[in-house]
Amino acid sequence: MDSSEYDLPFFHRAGFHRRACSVCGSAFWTLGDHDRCQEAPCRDYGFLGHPGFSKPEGPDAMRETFLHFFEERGHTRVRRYPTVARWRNDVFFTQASIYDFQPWVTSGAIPPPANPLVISQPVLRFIDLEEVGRSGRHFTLFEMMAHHAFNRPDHEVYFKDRTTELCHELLTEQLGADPTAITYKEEVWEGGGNLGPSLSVGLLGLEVATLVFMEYVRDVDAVRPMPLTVVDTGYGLERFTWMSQGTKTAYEAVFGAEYDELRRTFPPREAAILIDHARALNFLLTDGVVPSNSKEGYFARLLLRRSIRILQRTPEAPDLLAILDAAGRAIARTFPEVGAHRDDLHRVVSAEAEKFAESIDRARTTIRRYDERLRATGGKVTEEDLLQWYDSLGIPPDLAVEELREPPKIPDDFYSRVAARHEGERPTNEYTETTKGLPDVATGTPATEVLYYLDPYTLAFDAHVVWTEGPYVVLDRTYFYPTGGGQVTDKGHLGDLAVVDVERKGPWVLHHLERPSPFRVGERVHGRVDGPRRRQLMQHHTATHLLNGALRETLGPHVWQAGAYKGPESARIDITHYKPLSREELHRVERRVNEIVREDRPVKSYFEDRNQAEKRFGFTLYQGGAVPGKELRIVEVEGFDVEACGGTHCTHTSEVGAIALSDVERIQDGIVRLTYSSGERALDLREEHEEILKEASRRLGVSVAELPSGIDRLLGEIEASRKAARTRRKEDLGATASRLLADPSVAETVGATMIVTGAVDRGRAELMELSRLLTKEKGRVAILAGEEDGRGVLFVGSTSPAVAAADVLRAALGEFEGRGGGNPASATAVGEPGAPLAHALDAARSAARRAAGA
RNA sequence: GGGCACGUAGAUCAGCGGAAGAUCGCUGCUUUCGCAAAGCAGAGGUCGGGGGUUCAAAUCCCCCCGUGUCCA
Repeated sequence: MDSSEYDLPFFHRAGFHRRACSVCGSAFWTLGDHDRCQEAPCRDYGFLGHPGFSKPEGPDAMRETFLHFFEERGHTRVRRYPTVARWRNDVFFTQASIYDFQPWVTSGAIPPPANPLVISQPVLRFIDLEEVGRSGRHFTLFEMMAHHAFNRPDHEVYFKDRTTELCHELLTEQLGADPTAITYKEEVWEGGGNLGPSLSVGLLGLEVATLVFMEYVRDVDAVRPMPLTVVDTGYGLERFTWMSQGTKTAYEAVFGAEYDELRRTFPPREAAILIDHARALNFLLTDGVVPSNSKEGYFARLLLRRSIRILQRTPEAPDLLAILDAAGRAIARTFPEVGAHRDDLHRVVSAEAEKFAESIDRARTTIRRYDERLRATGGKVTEEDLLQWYDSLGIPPDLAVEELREPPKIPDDFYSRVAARHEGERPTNEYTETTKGLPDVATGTPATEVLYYLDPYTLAFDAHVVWTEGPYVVLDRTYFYPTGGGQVTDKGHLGDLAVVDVERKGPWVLHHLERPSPFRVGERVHGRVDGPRRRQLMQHHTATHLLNGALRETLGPHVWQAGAYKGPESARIDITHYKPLSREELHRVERRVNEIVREDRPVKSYFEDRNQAEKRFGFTLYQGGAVPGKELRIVEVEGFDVEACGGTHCTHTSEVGAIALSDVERIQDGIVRLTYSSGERALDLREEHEEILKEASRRLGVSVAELPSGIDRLLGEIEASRKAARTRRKEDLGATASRLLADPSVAETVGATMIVTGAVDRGRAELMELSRLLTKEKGRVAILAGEEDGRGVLFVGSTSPAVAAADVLRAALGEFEGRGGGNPASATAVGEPGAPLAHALDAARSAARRAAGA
């Protein structure tokens, strides 16, 4: 990055000078006389015991100070976004305030909710998990305070100069930091294909803020300026609070009384971990994460299980729920939604605690058994075993050590060795462009006016072609709904040509025709949307909202939509839930949702200012994933369910007709999928099921009502006949056995051994059974010849200690080109097709006689 | 999303190429006025499903399904 990028007029106006850090070598700007930048590790903390700000403040006051400062300077305050970044598929969590506005706002597709804006966004960074409680300043969840400005060529808000000036004014005039104590270090920021200069703000050894200026796009071969530049700042609320108080660690300053309370029972590190995790969990669970074994759920599980282990190791430890509640109450002062559903949160946490207890129980028996076996063989449990147990069974190493008689030492680098085991695994979580494969629409093409939003019933319309290429057509206005929000595309016709697909790209709707477009730009075309298809899609979409509402009502507010699909045949919704749905719960959901259908409630779709809508309806609006615009399209089922949604909906619930659940499955830990249909399809489905029932009852010859008992009877009969067949075969074999034993030409006694030699017309499995019967008593040898698939089979069974079956068999192999083997108790061989067994039997008998000591 | 482990009797698991096992639970008998307990006897298994290798597969290989767990 060219050094002129950092040469701001503000620095010159205010009298800054540029230096190079004698430790890290980076260039920085300062008013003071520093030979190094004022951040760790280049210098030590200088504020412990000597706060760097003039007034000590807790996090609530500090946040308010920050937000208010920027509000007074023309910024609009924006509420936090969820900590789970459902609107992105490349990350699980909101890891910075700018994530709220990626990709749509930063790409220019959608205007920001306000410009400039100020926000305090709770963000999660699991990278720092191991550092929590150790460094004194790391958190898994922290609040990133930020002011953002989005500059378009025609509308410049502010950029580097003003940003830096605001930051400096905040630190010095508002918070009372010594102006000469601050350094602005020059850095380069790069991420998501964008890059730009950034300034890292150091004060008394602490990096308190980063000012990032997204300015360029990195292409394959070059760096180009972005059409839209973005001011992306990040001020750590926790660090500001800490700076203002100068306590020993950030935890004391940030968590105050809750931390002190835990310190009465726990050492500093454990106390910090517990309160940090409790805070992160409150946000995660409130925002709809259910603990599970993959994706975002795993992080919730990790935090919970880490906390539980600490509590288990500590005598007289407080209850986990009590710690969560204390943290939750503190958060709720600012974010009331976090405190709103304690009971439900308790249920989710308790369910997870139970699962963990079960897992630990299993672990204990596994370890004990393994230990015993090893002790019997003189082996010892190794470090490698500990790693393997943790990785594949989830056994914490400290727990394993508790259970073992001679435990190995837990290696200091245990967790990095676990990580090493996972090296080379390539997660495929790349951000996938949904508009991939679509052609680029010429810049300057007017945006498509989308008419389906407010009027889903009009299906025929006239419009003008504003752009076209190959089979793609963009119109100035359209009623065609493009694939999106889980609802599949409309179909229909433009003129005489079929529309096979409709997709949205930025501000345009692209109609994909069956053939290259014959239309010219400016031409007027007539559009017709396939009515029955659209109607079914609408019914399925509205049904999805109703079901989501009914599920939340029935199962609890931890239920969030984790995915959905609305097709013309059926629809499905994936919800977060911590256990399988019982039949009774399903029944209740289905009844409730159809009750709502019958009540014929109005379904209203309208646009509303984002902040206002959030205030009225809360965070659960974002079931399908937040669209970060200034205005939200709200779909409101009166008195029942409200969601931000771009889909086409019925205007009254009765239009949905009926909702029939057809399938429920657990698609992954913590996620349940319900499949259903509504309207015509629901009726079709019911008819189909009825037909199946009738057909089944006809075939079984009983009434529909008697089907279950009829099936039971049938199953009973099958079982009985199977048993009878088995008994008959046994009797048969028993008779054969008696016959053989009674025949002096086949049964002979040699010393203490009785040898039975015979040929029967049976296969391998039956020879074995027969041998079993013949050698029930000790000291017997059975040599049996049979046939299977045209090949001779020779079976030898022995309960005589003197006669080894395998030896006997081996002596006979050559006589019938047999291949096989066995052990002292039993041996089998199969010969080539057509090879006679007579000689083999003789050979085997001779061998058995010899072994028996004749 | 990926790695690893695990699916065997109603339950918990052992067996890891040669004749499907243990413990608890269940049924019956003995003992008892009866119960518990004990002893004896017995029932209960397509060894998750499907392919392959082999004379022979619960066991080895491949694919699927399910569960657990770790990592992102």
